[in-house]
Amino acid sequence: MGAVKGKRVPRAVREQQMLDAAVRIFARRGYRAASMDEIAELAGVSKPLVYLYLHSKEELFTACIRREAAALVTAIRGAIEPGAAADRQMWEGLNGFFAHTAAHPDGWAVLHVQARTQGEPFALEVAAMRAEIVELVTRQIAVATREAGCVPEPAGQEASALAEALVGAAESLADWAGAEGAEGPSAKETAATLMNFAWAGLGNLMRGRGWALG
Amino acid sequence: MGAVKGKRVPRAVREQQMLDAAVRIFARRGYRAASMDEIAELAGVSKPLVYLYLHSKEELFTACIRREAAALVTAIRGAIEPGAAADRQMWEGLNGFFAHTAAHPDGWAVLHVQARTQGEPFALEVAAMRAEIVELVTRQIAVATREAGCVPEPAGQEASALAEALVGAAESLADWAGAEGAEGPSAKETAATLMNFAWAGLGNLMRGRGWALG
Amino acid sequence: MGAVKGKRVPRAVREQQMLDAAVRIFARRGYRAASMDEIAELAGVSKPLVYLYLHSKEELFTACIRREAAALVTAIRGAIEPGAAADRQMWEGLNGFFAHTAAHPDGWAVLHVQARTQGEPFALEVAAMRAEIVELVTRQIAVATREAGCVPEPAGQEASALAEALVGAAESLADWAGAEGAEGPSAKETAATLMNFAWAGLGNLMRGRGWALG
Amino acid sequence: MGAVKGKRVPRAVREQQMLDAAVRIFARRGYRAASMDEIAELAGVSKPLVYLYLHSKEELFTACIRREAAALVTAIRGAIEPGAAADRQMWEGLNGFFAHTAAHPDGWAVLHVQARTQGEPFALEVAAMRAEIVELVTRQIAVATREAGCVPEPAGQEASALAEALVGAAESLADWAGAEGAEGPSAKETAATLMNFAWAGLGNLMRGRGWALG
DNA sequence: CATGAATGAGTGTTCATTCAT
DNA sequence: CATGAATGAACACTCATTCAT
Repeated sequence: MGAVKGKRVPRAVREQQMLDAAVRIFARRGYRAASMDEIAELAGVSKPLVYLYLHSKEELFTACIRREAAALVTAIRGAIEPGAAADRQMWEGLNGFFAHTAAHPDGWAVLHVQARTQGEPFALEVAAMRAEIVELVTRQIAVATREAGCVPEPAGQEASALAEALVGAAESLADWAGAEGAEGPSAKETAATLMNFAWAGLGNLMRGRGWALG
Repeated sequence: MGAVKGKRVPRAVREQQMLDAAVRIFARRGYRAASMDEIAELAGVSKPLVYLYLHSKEELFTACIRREAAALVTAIRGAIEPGAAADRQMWEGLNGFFAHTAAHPDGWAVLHVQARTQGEPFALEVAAMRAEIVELVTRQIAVATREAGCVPEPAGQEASALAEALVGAAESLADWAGAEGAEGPSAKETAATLMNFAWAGLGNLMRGRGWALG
Repeated sequence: MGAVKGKRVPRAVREQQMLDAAVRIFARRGYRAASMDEIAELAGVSKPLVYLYLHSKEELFTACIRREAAALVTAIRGAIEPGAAADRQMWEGLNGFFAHTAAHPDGWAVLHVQARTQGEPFALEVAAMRAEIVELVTRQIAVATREAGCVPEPAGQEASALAEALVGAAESLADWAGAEGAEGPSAKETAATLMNFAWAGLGNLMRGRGWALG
Repeated sequence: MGAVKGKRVPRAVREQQMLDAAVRIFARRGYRAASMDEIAELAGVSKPLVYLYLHSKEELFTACIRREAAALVTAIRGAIEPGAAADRQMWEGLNGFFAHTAAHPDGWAVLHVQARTQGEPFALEVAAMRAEIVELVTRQIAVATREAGCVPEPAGQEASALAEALVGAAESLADWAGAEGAEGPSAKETAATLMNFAWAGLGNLMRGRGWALG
């Protein structure tokens, strides 16, 4: 797959090839069903080399999770223009998120689908990344309400719950957008849908109004 | 697990005991990591009997998915009062959903966490159930907008997207509510949170207003 | 090798067949070089069955050591006539020892050659058996000196050292007798040689006389 | 291990460093469990260099056995004063043996414990050395009996058997002395114990008296 | 029906060994 | 010489599955 077999290649490069292959196999088969043989073959190397560099299936999976998590967070942060207005920043972040997950569906599957189902050590790895994103969103919401001059400012707990719901919704939408066969909605469309949705909830939050059992 | 060993028990009952055990093990270990030995032991029967009734691990897992999916859909439908107003029905449905997932965390884990990660055949099984629920919600949204006298009525696609987002958000919230250690939010609280959130989005949809890139 | 392959055989019997095979392979190849595949094949069963009954290579080896140790101790004790004179008992014990090691060279190799070289857990197992035999011999020496009216009786430490040397010499002679290609000395001859040798040392011990740097 | 990394070092020296490391690792881990990686690392050289000089694990082990065997024989021969009386020579030889094994426990372990358990080729290597020592002792015994004016001289077979037993006892005592945790008996004490023991047997041999089934 | 006996096919992992640079 | 890159072959161990009793 790309690399010509047998070529001498520096370790750093080979490691990335192995991680590429591993992410793809783990995403498609799941952690348990993925076989080191298949990963090695797809990476174009022998199995012992995979063990020499990545030490074990567990460490290999962890390395995949870490790499993909870092890439996703970097993509989101990189999409946000620091000086912009809060709503603009939220839109940019969502856009970056959906663009990245759409461009790297296997990485997203490893993070959101596979890692969370394979026991604490892996799930915690993803939970750490998720917590980082939720915190980022929480801060944006706080800024947004302040900018909008909301009085009194919503409690931190409310902003946190809203952020949690927003991230959850984004995750589900990423799955949804990625699952389509031929041509799913573009990242921008998906981001717009969610932004539309979220902004209203945010507005209600600010105005303290919501749906009530009529 | 309940059944006294050695007792003659009708097939239908035995099968349910096996499915109970299987759901529990599959939920906790995942499909691949679950062992037929452990399931048979937990069910209090011999392994060959499991094979006699359920034929294979794959069919056993499929049977678990079908049973839990049916139970969930039944719970949701059963919670909805047919004659009520659309918003009331949505609230009841959400409430039923969160109450059921909270009461049957293993079943929910099998459906939402395990089945989706183990390849097409299982994922499709769940997708079918999910499609049924999304369709149900889509219809409720359509009715709600009509009842509210919204002119022009939103296109089907918009209602569908909204339903999809709502279901996705509900799924994420069910995970979130279930993951809490000591005492997560009650089903009613969770349902209220989401209803609050969704109703606003629905309102915007009806008024054709949303957030726009300023 | 004896058992017809494929036959249903009760567990206890199969376990002995497996231990027979394992003792043979471990004796010839050593612990590390022995392969479970080879053992299973020689036992006429599949590898999983070996694991089902004996759990792991380590436990299998331990089981071999225990069985052979117990057999050896039983052989020695069984050869000794309880009421006889001390020297007679010593002769009988030696005779039993050499007869058993000659009749079961693989078992002896497992105990004396292989088990002691494969790390503490195994070596300790053998050390326990050896301690039992040394203690038995020590008691016999004490009785022998008493019967001979030796005054003053030798200290326990001296009897213990003599027993240790005697056992060591016996072990070496067992190796020697067993190593011969065609026709080594008979157990009786070997026992006589050592008895001859030991009795003199014992005599010196009793008389307090020994060789001294002239 | 001593050598500063990177220094150009003549082949003969490097080989000795490798053998030092190999003896240590083989003694502690056994032949199969020892890894070439660990040996190379302990020797402070790269693995290919080990292969360049020693060709294979098997040859490396053989080289260890030969070096340690030669050292032991040299130590024994060097301890014996050629012109001395036979009993004196025996005492010196034993003393040299116990002193050497105590000073080089790893070398002794390789010879007596590891080499004998790893199949014919290695065991034969040790057997050759052992035969040399047994022959040396046999000659000393013959001389001793002649010096003592024993008539008739014992048959060669008897002297040979006595030598064999003496060597076996010495080997066992070397293990025993080496196995002690804190402070085992000194080489001289050990040699004295065995000499004491042996001299008596020798005396009996000369006088044709022994223990007989009463 | 229930069960103990049994296995084919595969898994993750290791290691001695080679070769281009 | 020294080293990082690379692998063929094997090994311990597991599991879903079957069948005779």
